[in-house]
Amino acid sequence: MTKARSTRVSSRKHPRQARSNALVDAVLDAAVQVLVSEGASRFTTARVAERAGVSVGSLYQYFPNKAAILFRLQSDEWRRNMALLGSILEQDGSPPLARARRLVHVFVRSECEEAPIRLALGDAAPLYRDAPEAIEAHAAAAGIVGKFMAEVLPHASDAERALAGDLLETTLSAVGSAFSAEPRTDAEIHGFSEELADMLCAYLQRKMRADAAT
Amino acid sequence: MTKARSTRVSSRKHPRQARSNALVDAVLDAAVQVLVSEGASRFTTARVAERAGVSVGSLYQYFPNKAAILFRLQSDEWRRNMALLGSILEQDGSPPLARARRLVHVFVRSECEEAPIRLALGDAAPLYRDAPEAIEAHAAAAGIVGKFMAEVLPHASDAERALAGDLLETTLSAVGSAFSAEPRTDAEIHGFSEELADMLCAYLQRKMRADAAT
DNA sequence: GTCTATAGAGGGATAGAC
DNA sequence: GTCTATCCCTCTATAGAC
Repeated sequence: MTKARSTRVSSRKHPRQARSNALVDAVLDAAVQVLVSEGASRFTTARVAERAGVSVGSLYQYFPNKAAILFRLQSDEWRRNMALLGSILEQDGSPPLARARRLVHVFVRSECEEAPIRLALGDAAPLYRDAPEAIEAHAAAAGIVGKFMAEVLPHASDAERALAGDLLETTLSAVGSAFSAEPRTDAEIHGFSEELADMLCAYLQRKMRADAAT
Repeated sequence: MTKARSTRVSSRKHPRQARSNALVDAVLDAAVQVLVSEGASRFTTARVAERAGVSVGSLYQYFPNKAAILFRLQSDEWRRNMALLGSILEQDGSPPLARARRLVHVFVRSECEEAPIRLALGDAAPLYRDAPEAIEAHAAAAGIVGKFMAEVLPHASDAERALAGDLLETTLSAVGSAFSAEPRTDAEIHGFSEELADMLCAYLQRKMRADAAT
C-alpha cells in the first residue's frame, strides 16, 4: 500500500510500459504525486523518494539524475497521445470528418483529465523539444496525420498536405492544451470540443472542395 | 555602455512604459538578456544585476524579489498584445474577415519575433495565470473580441458569441505560440499565417451563413 | 541492493558600510 | 542610494556502512 491519501491523480489506466522494476514504478508514481500536489518548484529527489517509500540512494540507482525522472514522465505522455491519435484516425469505415470530430472530443477530454500533471510537468521540464524521443514522436504523428491528409486531399501536392496537416496537428495539440489549463465541467468540455471540431471541419471541407475541383 | 555583445534581442521598439527609473529599465533589459542568453534555470538576481551594471543591493531596492522582475516582463508582454489586438480588430472601414486575416499575420509575426523571450519566460514563471493583471488582460481581450463577434454574428445569442470568440482567441494565441516555438523563415511565417487565417475565416464564414439564415 | 549521512554548490535576500 | 560581504537555506549527488 502506498501512502496515497485522498487525491486520485494518476488515473491508473495505462498499466505502465511493460516489465519494469517495482521500484521504478513506485518512483514514477511518486513523482507524479509530488509534481501535482507540491508543484514544480518543490519537486526534489528527496521528496520523490520519500513519497515512494524508498531512499534517495535507491532512486539514484535507477535514474541518473532528477531530469531523467521528468523526462520519463514526458515520454510516457507522448506515447499515450500517439496511441490515441493512431487508434482514432486510422479507423477505416467511418468517414474522415467523423473520425476527425471524434478525435477532437477524445483528445480534449484526455487533455483535461491529465491537465494537472501536464501543467506541472511543463513548469518543471525546460522543454525536451529536441530530444530524440520528441523528434521520433513528432515524426510518428506526422506520418499518421499525413496518411489521413492523403485520404482527404488526394489531389493536393505534398507541400500543401504537409502544411494543412501541420496546422491541424498544431491546433489540436495547442488548443487542447490551452483549454485544459483551467478546470472544466463535462458540459464545457463537450461544448468546446464540438466548436473546435466545427472549426477544423470547416477548414477541411473548404480544402476538400478545392481539391475536388482540380 | 553595457556589456551587450552581438545578440540583438529586445527589438527596442516599445520605449518602456512611460516614466520609470533608469535603473529599473537597465534591470529589465538585463533580465531579458539573461533570460534569452542563459536560459531560465540560470536566471538569478546576481546575473541580472551584473549584466545591468548594478549591484544586487540596488536591484532589491526596486524589485521586492526575483519573481517581481519576471512578472513585470510578463505584464509588459500582455500589454503589448492587447494593444495589437485592439488596434487591428477595431479598425472600422475594412470588412471583418479582412481584419481577422490581418490580425493573424501581424500577431504570428510578432510572436515569432519575441519567441526567445516568451519561451524563456514561460519556463521561468511558475504561472502567473491567476494574477489580477492576467485576469484583467484576459477581460480586456474578451471585450474587444466580443465587440468583433457582435459585428460578425449580429443574431447569435451571447453564449454562442462567447463560445466562438473564446475559440478564436484561444486558437490564435495558442497556435501562434506553438508555431513560434521553433525558429522560422519569413516564408514559413507567411505561409503558415495564411493557412491559419484560412482556417479561422472558414469557421467564421460558416457561422456567418448560419447567422444570416435566422 | 538498499540504506544513512553528508559533501559541495548555488542562489535568494539582507545588514551595514560608505 | 548604492555597494560589498555574507548568512542561511535548499537541493543534487555520492560515499560508505549494512
